[in-house]
Amino acid sequence: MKRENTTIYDIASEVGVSIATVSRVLRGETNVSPATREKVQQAMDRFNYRPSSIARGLTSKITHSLGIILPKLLNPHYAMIFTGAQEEARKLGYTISLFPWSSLDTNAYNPAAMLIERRLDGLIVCVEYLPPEHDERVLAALRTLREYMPVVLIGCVPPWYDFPAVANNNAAMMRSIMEYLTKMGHEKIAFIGGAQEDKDPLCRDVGYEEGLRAARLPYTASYRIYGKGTAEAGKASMDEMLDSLKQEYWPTAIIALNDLVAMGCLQSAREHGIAVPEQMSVIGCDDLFCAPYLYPPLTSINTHQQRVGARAVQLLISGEYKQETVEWELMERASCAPITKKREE
Amino acid sequence: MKRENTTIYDIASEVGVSIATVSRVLRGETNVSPATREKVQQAMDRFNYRPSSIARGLTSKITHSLGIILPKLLNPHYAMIFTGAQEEARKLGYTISLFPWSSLDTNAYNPAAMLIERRLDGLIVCVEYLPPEHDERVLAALRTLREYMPVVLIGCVPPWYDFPAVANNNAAMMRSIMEYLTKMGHEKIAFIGGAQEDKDPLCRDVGYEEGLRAARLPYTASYRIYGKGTAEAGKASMDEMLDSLKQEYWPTAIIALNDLVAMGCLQSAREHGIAVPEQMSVIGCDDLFCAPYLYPPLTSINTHQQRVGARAVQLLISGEYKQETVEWELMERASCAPITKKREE
DNA sequence: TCTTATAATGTAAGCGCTAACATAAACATC
DNA sequence: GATGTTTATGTTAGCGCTTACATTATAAGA
Repeated sequence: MKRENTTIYDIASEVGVSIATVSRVLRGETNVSPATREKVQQAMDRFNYRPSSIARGLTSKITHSLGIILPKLLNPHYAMIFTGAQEEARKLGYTISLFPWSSLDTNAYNPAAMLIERRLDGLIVCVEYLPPEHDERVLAALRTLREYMPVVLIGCVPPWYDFPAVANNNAAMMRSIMEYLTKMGHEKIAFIGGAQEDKDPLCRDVGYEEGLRAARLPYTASYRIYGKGTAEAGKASMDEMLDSLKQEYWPTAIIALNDLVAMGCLQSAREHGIAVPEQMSVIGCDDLFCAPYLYPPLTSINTHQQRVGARAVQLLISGEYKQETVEWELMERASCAPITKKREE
Repeated sequence: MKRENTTIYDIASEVGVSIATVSRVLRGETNVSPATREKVQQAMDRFNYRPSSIARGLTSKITHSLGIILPKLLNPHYAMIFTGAQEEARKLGYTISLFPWSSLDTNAYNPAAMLIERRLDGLIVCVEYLPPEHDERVLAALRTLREYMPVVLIGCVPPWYDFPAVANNNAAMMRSIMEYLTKMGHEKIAFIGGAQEDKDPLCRDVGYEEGLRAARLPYTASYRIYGKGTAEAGKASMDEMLDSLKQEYWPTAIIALNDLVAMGCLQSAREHGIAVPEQMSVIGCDDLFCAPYLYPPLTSINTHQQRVGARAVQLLISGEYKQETVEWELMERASCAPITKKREE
């Protein structure tokens, strides 16, 4: 193992040129005579020469490596973001590595030692579902990190964060779903959301409320539930809502924060003997791979998270300062139906 | 942005010692007087000094970065492996980055240029579900890579691969599932498997056949299906099997290669009007997060993929040469039931 | 007190590249 | 043919560390 790596010197002495010339063909500079270039190229091939990205990074200050901070990859939502980012990074010749949330949430003057030591060329941070109490500390950590490397944010980015960012327009998305449901005749529509109250004006619950207003429907506190954004939490929230409400007040449609929550809702509905979509429509968000295989197949919104990840990488590398939005797509499946069906029964 | 990074020289001149001494406290060497160590430490804190892992890597030849090659992260099975590996790597002070399968499957003398240029300290390669025709080329690529860095394999590793490895004992796992099902009275048990025929003696289908023999059940070719290991493929395989068989020959139990396939089977059963588990039991493998939320909740095997990933990292870093196995756990849920139920109807 | 082992620190040579600068060769220009 | 330009190549000083080796200060042994 670990054969002695050939260096730029080996190539240079083999061809009989200086290392600068070898470096020039390595970097694709134009001011090298075709003949020399060819000879160097061939020697490189012959020796199976691979320049050390470490050494290149040390001198050029460009490491061609990026970082991404995500809550957890086990949630397919984040796996999609990561995949999108990874593929784009690779295309552009970059390597990307994952850092956990804890990298940000550190004490005092030690934010993300590892992050800084790596001399990354850029960092993507997903700030979705930020617990409000952490908000300030996280923002401070982000500002510190920015002194060392460009930072692009993704997810549910509050507008007062002065960072380039790419996200879905969650509010608009939710408004359009509300329209979808109200057009189907639904009037009792519940929203089973994420952790935070209303600190974040970009979040999905805002669109829910706007949709309510647009349809001239009353806001009903017991239809707006907060949870943890997981399947377990979704089920618990739904259980609690159903159990605390008389059956006649049960909503006829549920908007789940994401597909995970929707899975929990479906389960809860099943256990309460509620037929979906006949008695109750359920709509999720993110369009996870399993959505079509749930029972009933879950109507969901494809939020193109891979594109979010890819775009973030592009912004990072191009250095543009933008706050961008990625489009979404409604995936109609069997879990939503017009209200009329219900009346027939 | 990009404040000028403080270097070992800054610290040295601040404290009034040589850079060697600073380097010594950086590396935690013991032969430094407590007084000097303290002074250096404080200067480092004061300057918020972070050593450049790039420079350290260049001299020490240890980059503290690993690579992992996985088919695709969107499949939660691989996301679990990655997560396990990532967390373990981080604990040990390593960074890990993902490389796509295409890194291996390259032409001639250019296997994974990026992989080698990065001067990784080690590489994990997941060789699961290897299409047989690629087998040789992949093995060759692995052997080449091994000249540059330690390699540990995970997944379904053929025994003739002379690499350290960690995997599930798929054959034993399947045998035990077969026992589980036969004890429930099932005799017509189908296996909906992965892509390859029988090239790999460790794979799950081997256990299936052994289980058949152990229970003195006949081998029925039409019960052993090959597919692509995805939900779509699972559904297609199952559809095909059911449609080609008279109803009386329909299996009473299905073993799916993984939960993805099982999801497809569940769907297919539903469309064929088969009640699960009353008329047909279905068992998956991998225990994905969505398994409990399928209908019916899917009985599956938790194969502890995170542990697989973590163990692989440990082997890589410790340098041990071992071929290890990770235990599994049956997660009983509602999709499997004794055959007796069926007769009652 | 003088050696000799030991602990603490310093010196300097790389690691494998990049990049600024210097030089040499080739070509125009008048 | 002398001079200025352009093009191709060489020289060299880092980048920010580690590490072998040298040196000095300190303690121990005779």
